[in-house]
Amino acid sequence: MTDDIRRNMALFPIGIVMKLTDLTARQIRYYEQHELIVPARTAGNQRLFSFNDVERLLEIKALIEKGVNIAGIKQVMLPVSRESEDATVLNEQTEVKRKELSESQLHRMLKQDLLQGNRRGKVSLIQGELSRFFQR
DNA sequence: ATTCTGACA
DNA sequence: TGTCAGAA
Repeated sequence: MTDDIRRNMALFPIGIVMKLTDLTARQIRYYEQHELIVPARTAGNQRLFSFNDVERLLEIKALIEKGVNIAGIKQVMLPVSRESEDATVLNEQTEVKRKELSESQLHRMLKQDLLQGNRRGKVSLIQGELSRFFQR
């Protein structure tokens, strides 16, 4: 279950998630208000999202584009598990390092997640979506 | 420079 | 949902 820990680690701030999902901060926060996602928080109250959070956001995005509203999405998507809720929050020290997560590092993680994901049923970060980050 | 919450011409 | 203000 080591991989689950990796997927639930709170890693990226909302800015990166915006680029990853093509959703606005407004939308991301709105979905959180409706408990579709429960990102972790830093000591400074900043949201930190995990791979699982990003995946859920992509699923939500797909449904929205299909014309499903929040109420409908709530019925279709299973509520976030407790394990995901208390997502491994980074301690102060790890958090400091996380501050300088470079683009290349991010891409490495995404690529790794894409591979490990397809290597099992879960299909990690919806194929077409994030593929645009490595198209070259 | 980034992100957070609350509010609404 | 966009966008702006005022505060971390």
